[in-house]
Amino acid sequence: MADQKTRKADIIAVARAARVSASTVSRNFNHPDLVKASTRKKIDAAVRRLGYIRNRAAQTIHGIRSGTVGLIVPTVDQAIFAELIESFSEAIEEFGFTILLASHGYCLDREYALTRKMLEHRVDGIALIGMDHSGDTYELLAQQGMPALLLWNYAEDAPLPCVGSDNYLAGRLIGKHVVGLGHRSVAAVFPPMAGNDRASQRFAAVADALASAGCDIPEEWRMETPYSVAAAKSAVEKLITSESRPTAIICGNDVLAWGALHALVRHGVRVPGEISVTGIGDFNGSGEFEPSLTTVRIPARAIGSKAAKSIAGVIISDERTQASAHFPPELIVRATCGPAPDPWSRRRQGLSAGTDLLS
Amino acid sequence: MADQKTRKADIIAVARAARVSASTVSRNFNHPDLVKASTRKKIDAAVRRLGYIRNRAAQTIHGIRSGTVGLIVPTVDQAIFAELIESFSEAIEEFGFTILLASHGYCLDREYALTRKMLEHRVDGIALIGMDHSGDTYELLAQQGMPALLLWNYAEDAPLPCVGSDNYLAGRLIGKHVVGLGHRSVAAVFPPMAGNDRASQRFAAVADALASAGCDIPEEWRMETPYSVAAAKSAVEKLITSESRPTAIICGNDVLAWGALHALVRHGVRVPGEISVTGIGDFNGSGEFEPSLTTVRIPARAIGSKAAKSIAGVIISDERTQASAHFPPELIVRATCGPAPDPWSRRRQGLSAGTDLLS
DNA sequence: AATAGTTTTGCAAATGTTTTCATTTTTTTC
DNA sequence: GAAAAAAATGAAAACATTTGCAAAACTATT
Repeated sequence: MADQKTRKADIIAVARAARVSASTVSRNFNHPDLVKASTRKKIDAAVRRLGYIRNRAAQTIHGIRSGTVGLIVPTVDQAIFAELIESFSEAIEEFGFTILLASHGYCLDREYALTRKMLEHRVDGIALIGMDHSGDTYELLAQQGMPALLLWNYAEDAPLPCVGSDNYLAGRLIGKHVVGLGHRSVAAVFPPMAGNDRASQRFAAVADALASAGCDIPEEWRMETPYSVAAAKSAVEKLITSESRPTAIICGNDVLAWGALHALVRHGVRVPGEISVTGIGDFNGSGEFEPSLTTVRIPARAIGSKAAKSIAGVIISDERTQASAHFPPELIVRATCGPAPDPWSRRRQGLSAGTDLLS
Repeated sequence: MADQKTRKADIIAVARAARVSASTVSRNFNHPDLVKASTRKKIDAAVRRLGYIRNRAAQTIHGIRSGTVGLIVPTVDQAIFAELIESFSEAIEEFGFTILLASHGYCLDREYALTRKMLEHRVDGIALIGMDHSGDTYELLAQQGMPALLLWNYAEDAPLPCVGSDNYLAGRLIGKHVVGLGHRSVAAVFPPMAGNDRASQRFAAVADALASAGCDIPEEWRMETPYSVAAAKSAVEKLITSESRPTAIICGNDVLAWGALHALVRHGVRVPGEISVTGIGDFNGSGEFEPSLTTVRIPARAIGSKAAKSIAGVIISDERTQASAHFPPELIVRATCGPAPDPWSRRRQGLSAGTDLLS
């Protein structure tokens, strides 16, 4: 077996085997048109025979790009990020880059550490999720002159170029829709907002939309639950078995909405007859739910793939002007959110009409 | 600003700034106990002042580990792989490794190319999903002496160490359960089996379990659908609006089962009264579904984290004996799968009793 | 204060490539 | 068939580190 000699197959071993110099072997890889056809053959044969594999680390220290892009996410384990990662990865691969992936679990200090690590690995660019990052992280990126991109969120005044959706807008879209259907007793089920600017912007927008209709979300109807169907379901079960019920439940994202829907089905509450439900995200499957979920679409795939193109562009063409891109969220009206039941019929059902009548 | 000089901050610049030699700076990072406290201070200060970041590429060419592990998956965009990736990433990070991630979209040739690329990047180890890989890939890994691991699946006779569940067993578990409840008219909704050994093993097992009860899945009840709620839903809608109906639908995974469930709800079919449904995987949310899904649990998180530990162990301690680990699948009986309705009552409902009566 | 022992440090070689420049080989042109 | 031009190749420096070895600087011991 040639395998034995293989252990150290470097470019010099190949050169020796092909009876040429290392330079020629190198050229054969990087500028094949500069080497004679017959030599090319010899070299290719030697490469195959020795099982030689180029060492990108050795290239990288010449200032040649490493061919990697760092992607730092809060967590992979979320329907929506998975879609984002997939499309980003697919698109960035077309440019020959490979992803260096890390997740920080919503901890900004860990995010900083991970960013540093990516820098040590000499990634050619870095993408972060959202705009909420520690000052140190921003500083580090700037100081190292690293092409960087904020993914998923969009804001005009972002400290770095960003590709994503305006989450405040998304929240407003759904808030106005709910209000427009006459709902005044509204509950909110949201993921923890700490270190999660998406969630907090959405919530703020929903609250604002309600406020402009003269109502607000009472404290006991603001549920902050972990990101999971199970958590949302039990939160909503608690909600609807209590004294007074809202006429609508606005969820911070579709997964939580699924949980809410299951809770309502379980307790025989008609949706949207008695209670309406909305999500945000339009995840895979939300349209097929029975009843299908009214939500706001945030085009994860489009964002991921545009972001990849954008950052690859900066890396490859060295242009310093990286443009942001906004993918506006879009209201998707489906079946889970209908007009608020009029207080009359609600009273007949023996239900409280909600705080709006009391205040 | 020091930023200007920073552009090229290498170890020599730091050495100069701290008035020591490059060797000392290097030692300061790698064997801090070998350098005098006062010198350490000077160096640390210089490092901070210049914003120096170590270059792992330069270390790597000394045979020092790159600190990266390749993870090659068919797709990220699947509830279950996301969970796997997350736990793998979390666990491997504890050992100081970073993940180099790539997805091949169920194309084994692309998988080979990606493996090569990882090798170029000098990853310290590689994990692949499943056991279905091209011969070239296996050969490459062996020839390069790369620590490698098969993730997700388990088989005694695997060509590489593996950490995962026996998917045939998973299929048999659910098949026997369904048969045990008296079902003889069974449909199957599975993802495409090409290049997906998990799916095909599960299907084979289900078919075998049915066969051992003397029945089989008729051609027109074998639905192969893309991996999505939408596809499964429409497949099942077609299924139940046709002439004869099965009494149970066995789905290749939970996502497809969700789709099936939605289809049945939509058409007012009682689950499990009229038709039972099962999944495989026990994804997040399956237990909260209404009715809650009977399925087979495959412990993604446990697998991911064990795999990470296993491969990190091989890399770090250079032991050549990497043990496989089996996480047996576990039947989770919930609410979607009940006893088969007896033909009598079914006939009263004006439904076909299914092929079992005809054959 | 001299010696031996210990702790720190620096020098230089090594790592696996790429690239510039010079040299050699081949081809073209007259 | 010689000169000129073009194409192909090789030698050596460069890239950012680490490390073995030897020299230098301290400490402890007498």
